[in-house]
Amino acid sequence: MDNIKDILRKKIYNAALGISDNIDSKPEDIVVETPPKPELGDYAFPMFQFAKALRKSPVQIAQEIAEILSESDDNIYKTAGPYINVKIKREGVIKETLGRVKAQKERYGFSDSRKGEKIMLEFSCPNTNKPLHLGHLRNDSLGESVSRILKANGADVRKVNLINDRGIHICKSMLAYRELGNGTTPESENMKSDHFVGKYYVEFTGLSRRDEKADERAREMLVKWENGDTETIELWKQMNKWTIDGVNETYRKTGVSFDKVYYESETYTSGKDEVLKGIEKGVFYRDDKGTVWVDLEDINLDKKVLLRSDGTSLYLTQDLGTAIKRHDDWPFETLIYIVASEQQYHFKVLFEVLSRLGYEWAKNLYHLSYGMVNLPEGKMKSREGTVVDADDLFAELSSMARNEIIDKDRADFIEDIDETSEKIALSALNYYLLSTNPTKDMIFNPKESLSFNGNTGPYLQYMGARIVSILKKYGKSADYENADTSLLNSDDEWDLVKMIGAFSDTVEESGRDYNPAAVTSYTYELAKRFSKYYHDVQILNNDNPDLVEARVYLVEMVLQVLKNCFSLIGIPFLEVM
RNA sequence: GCGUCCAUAGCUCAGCUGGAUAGAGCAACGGCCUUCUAAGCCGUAGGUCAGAGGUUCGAAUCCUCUUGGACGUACCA
Repeated sequence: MDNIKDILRKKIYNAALGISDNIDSKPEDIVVETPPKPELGDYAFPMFQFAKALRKSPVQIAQEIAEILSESDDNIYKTAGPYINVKIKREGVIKETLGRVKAQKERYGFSDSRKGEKIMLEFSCPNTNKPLHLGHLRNDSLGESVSRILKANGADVRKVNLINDRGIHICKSMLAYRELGNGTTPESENMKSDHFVGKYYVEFTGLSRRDEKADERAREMLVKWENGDTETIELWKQMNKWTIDGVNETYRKTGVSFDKVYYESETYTSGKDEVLKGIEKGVFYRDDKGTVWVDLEDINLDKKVLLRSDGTSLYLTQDLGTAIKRHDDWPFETLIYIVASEQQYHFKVLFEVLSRLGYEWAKNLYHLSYGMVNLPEGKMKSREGTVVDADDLFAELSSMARNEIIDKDRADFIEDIDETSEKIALSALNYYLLSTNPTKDMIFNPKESLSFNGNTGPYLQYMGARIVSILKKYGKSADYENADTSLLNSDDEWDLVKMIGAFSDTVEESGRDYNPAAVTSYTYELAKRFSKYYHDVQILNNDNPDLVEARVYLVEMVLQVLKNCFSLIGIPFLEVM
């Protein structure tokens, strides 16, 4: 499935071979770019890379190759110094490109370049003592999007979650509820159940300030939990259910789902056996207090504890066990952990330890580390109450979207205003979170994300809705077979077709880098070009019905590509907004 | 101290494995709604790509150093 760029690469490569067979590079290594001014051509090929092999100046090479290609080809090859600028004979390319979108529909731009590759992604990983916050939203957004992008590259993808449902922090909310809850429930208080639990986690802070024994009681509770004390387990089950029900509700609203959910309470002991095996293998050692260590000082990672002197396990031990269990459950080639950058050190250690234990697949573990989400005022701190709650933010976005709909007098056109508002909110959120490179810390400006103007998710949805509106007015599909695409001879139309043709490159690049930002940029660019086209050209109002037919065809295909983009970056498609 | 990451327009961010004059959005200023949704379109202004070296025909991009910032360096997760 060669696109124009690949075809041109091969042509230039063959022409270079015609000059000399001394070339060791491959056609796909040839650099393609866009000329700085559109009138120069559609694609540009710098000839510097051949200079050494051909022992000629790039300027001379450009001239020779352009000459060779001009003789045998419809495209126009012109040189500008060391560059060959190619002006494509548009007609055939337009017909072929639109035809391909038509044929492949919702698969257009997707490939099988990673066919058969089993990739597991872990993301989200909430605690059961409080609801999700803005950091989780970035995590979930990335997890969903990267999963879809990898699928679009043909991979077999499995999304997994790990619920942190045990530990001292869980006991704190349990204790506060037991002592201050008075038997209230989310229902009796009319609160979303995870927020209800979160309230008691916050109240624990006050409790421990008033009562210095509170921390001790929380620790006692953890011991009881570990010993299977019935009453404690019952309370734990109840509060976990509340939190998980609430979190699932948030997942549902934000379009997040998993193929498999792991619970830390079920896996937290699972690494212990591995550690004991590791001692036998000499990978780990036990000190005189009984603590088990791994020494990674040779690679500058210090010494780490794997089992406490009392025999209990740690975060690292658990993750060790969980990784092995996962590989047993579903033998992946690659496991991607989508976890905040603050845990880079942890994952380096984890991967190294698994590798030393002799697991072949350890070399394919990958920590997709993403930066902190901060507010314009500074860091989010739970103690200072500056954490942005996921549900609150989403509700605020939805309400803003709703107001926008009403202000613009669009309410009468929309069937379900609540549903539409939420879909607009989701696109604003996902687009905002995904358009920044994951490795970077980012500043989330709630006000700006709510504006819906400019380079945003709602803008993209708006373009989609306008296309639908045109197509509805036209009343029927284009006659794909007979449409005369040669009538699409304006530069705006050509720009759209070129853009459509480049989509598969974006999907592949984005998958290779685990970075949805490539797709968000592409989508915006495509929408913007359509917007200009829409503004400049009356698509349906033209004396020539054949031209209208061809344009409708083009616009339908632009819509298809937009939809395909949307599906990769969590933007709900709206017929009307 | 050591490790990892980051630094591009007033603000928030793009910039593909190095390639021609560094791009968007917001904010500012100026145009455009009897015509397919103005959540829009067009234009003006705004940059020593933190700084200094180096590699290269060519560096925002790769390497080194410096400065500034974030995170980590727990028998927490």
